[in-house]
Amino acid sequence: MSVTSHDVARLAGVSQATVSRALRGDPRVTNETQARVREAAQLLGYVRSELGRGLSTRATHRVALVAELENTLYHQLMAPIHDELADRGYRMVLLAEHGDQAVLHERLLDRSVDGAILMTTRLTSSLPLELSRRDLPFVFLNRVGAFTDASSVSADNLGGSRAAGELLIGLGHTRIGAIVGPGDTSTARDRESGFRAALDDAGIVLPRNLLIQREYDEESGRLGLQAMVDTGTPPTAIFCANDFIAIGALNRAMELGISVPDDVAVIGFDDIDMAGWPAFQLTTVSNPLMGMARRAAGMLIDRIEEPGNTQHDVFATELVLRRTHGSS
Amino acid sequence: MSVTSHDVARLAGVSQATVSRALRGDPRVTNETQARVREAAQLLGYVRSELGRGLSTRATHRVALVAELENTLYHQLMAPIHDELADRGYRMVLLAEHGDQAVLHERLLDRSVDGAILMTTRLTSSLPLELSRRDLPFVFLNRVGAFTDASSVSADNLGGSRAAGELLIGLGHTRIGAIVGPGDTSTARDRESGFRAALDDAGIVLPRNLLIQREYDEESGRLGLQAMVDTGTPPTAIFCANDFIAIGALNRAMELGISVPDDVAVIGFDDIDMAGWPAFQLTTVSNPLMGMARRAAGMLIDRIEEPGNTQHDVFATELVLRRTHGSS
DNA sequence: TCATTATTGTCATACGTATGCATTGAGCGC
DNA sequence: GCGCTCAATGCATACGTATGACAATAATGA
Repeated sequence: MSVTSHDVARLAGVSQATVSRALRGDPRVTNETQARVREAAQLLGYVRSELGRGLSTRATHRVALVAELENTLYHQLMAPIHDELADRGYRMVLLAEHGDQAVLHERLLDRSVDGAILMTTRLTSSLPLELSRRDLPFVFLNRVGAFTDASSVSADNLGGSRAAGELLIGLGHTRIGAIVGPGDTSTARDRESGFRAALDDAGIVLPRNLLIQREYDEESGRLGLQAMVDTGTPPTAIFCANDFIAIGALNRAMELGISVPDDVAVIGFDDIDMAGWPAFQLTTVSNPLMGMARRAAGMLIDRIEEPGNTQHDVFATELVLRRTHGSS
Repeated sequence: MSVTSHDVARLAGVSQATVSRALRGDPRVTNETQARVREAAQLLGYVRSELGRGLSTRATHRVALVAELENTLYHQLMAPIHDELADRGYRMVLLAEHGDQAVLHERLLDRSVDGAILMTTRLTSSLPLELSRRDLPFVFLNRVGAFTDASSVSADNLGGSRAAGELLIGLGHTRIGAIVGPGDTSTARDRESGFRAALDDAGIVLPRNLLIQREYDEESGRLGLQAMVDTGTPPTAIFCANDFIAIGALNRAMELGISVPDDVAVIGFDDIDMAGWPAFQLTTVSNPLMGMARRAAGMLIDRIEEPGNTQHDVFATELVLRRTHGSS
C-alpha cells in the first residue's frame, strides 16, 4: 500500500541497502547511483518510515513536552520550543501532566520519545526519579523538581521577588500582602522566599491573613484581592507571584472601585505580553521565558546526543516599572 | 539494555508470542499464564515498545496537530484536544504550520502519525490535497480549507458576524468600520461576508478606508483603530473579526482617550475568557471552540478507526452582550 | 599475468511486537 | 483404547530501515 525502500530499490535496480545508503548521502554509493535512487524515490513519492527507522536506530527524534495544559503561561513557550527542536531535527509530543500518572509514565517510557522537558513539575512528583531510573534524559524548565540530579533552566526567582519587595518597601509601604502559587512548586516557594527576605531586611512582618496561596491564574488574583479586602484592613501594596494573579487582582479592584496604585499598589511576575497593555500597565518582574525555553530544548538535545554532566542555567530577572506600583 | 517482551517471556517461562497475547488479555491464554506473565512484566518493569508495536500493527495511535503556534487563540484548544485524544488512547504531536513546507509534509507522511487536525490552514495551502492523495485522514478545525473533500468542524461564522452587524445597525450606527483577518482564511472571509450582508440589508455601504485587513492579533486592533482615527472621520462603531483584534482596539482607544462605547462601539468575535474581564467587558460573538475542538478530535479518530464518509459539523454562535456595544 | 587493493554494492540480520498457522496435549465419546 | 475435538501455547514470519560483513568488480603495480 505505501511505498517502501524496497519499492524504490526495485525501480532503481539496486538493493534496499543501497537505497538506504544513497538517500543519506553515504559516500560509499557513487553519485550516479545516488542520483538514480533519488529519482526513483521522487517518482514513487517515497517517504522514509519513521517507525522502521526508529526501531533500527533506537532514536525517535521526538521529545515530550510535559505540562499542565490548563496553565496558559506555558502556551507561549510552545513556539520557541518547537522551533528549537525543529531546527535540530526533532519533533514535539505534548503530554498533559494532569490525568492518570501511570499512563503518563508509560507514555514516556515506551521508547516513543528520546527525552522530555518538564515545565510544571510539582516538588512532590515522582516522575523525575522514575525517568532518571529509566535513563530517559530530561530537563526542568522554569519550575525545578525536588530531584536535583537533572539539568534545569530557570529564572532568578529569589532575586526577582526580592527586588519587587524592596521596590514596594522603598515606596514607603509597610502593610504589604502577597498572593502566591501552589506550595509544591519551586517557583512559588522561591518567589515567596525572596519577597520575605526583602521584608525581613526591612523588619516588616507579613501578617498571616495577607499571605494567600492559590493557583497561578487570574481567578486567584480576583479572589485573593477580595479576601484581603474582606479582612477589613487591606494592605497598601500586593506582591503577586505571577502576572495572571496580578491581572486578576487588577480586575477585581476595578470592579470594587479600588484605585490602583492610589489605594493599593500591585506588582506581578513574568512580564507577559498582556502586562504592557494600556488596560493594565502592570509593574512586574521580567522572566525571560522565551530564551529559557529555547535553551532548555537545546540543552535536552545535547544530553540526548551525547550524555554528559547536568547543567543548571539561571536567567537573570529585572524589574519592569510601569504604572501599578505608583510613582517611583 | 531495555526490557523487551523476550525478557519477560524468558522469566515467565513462556514464548514471546504468549507474552504479547497475555498482556493484552487475549482469552486464548489461561488466567494462570496471564497472571504469571503479568507478574514477570511487573517485576522487570516492562513497557511495551511503541515503535515495535506500531511497525507491526501499522498504527501509531498518534495524531498531529497542525497550527500557527504564534496565534494564541489556538493554545486554549490544546487541552480539550489532548484530553479527547488521551481518552481514546491517542497522543498528540505538535507541528507548526510556518517553516519549511516540505519538512512539514514529510513529517505528516512518514507514517509517524495516524491522522491530523488542521487548525489554521490557509485557503491557498496545498497540504490538504497532499494529505488526501496519500490517504492520511484529517479534519479541519475552526478554519476550513479550500479542499472540500474532508471533514470539518467550524462555527457559524456567517450567522455570527451578521448578527453582530445587525446589532450595531439596530443601535443606529451608520458609519461602521471593520478590522478583519487574513484574506486567505475561511474565517476572515466568512466573517466579512456575514457582516457585509447585514450592512447590505440595511443599505449601508462600507467605505474602503474603514475596512482594514490584518492579522488576527492584538497589534492589528491597535493599528486598525489608529488607522481609522487617522482618516479624520472615524466610524462610530467597529466590528472586529476576533477578540484579540477587538481588545487591541480597546487598548489603543484607551491610550488615545477615546471612550468606548460612547465615542465608538466595539464588537469582537470568539468570546475568549479575557473578553469577560472587567477591564474590557467586550461585547462579542461566542464561538464554542472547546466543544468544537473535542468534536474534531473525536471525529478524526472515528475516521482513522473506520474510514467513512466526510462530515461537516457547524456549531451555532451567539451574541454575548456586555459593555462595549453601548446600551441595547 | 597475477596478486593486491580500492571501490561499489549485496546479503543477512537486528530492532520489538503481533499474528497466522502448526503443534502439543488433554478430554471425551464410542 | 482409538480417533476426534478443542484449548493452550509455540513457531515462524512480517512490518520498514540500517548496518556490519562480505562479494564482486575494477584498477593498480610488479
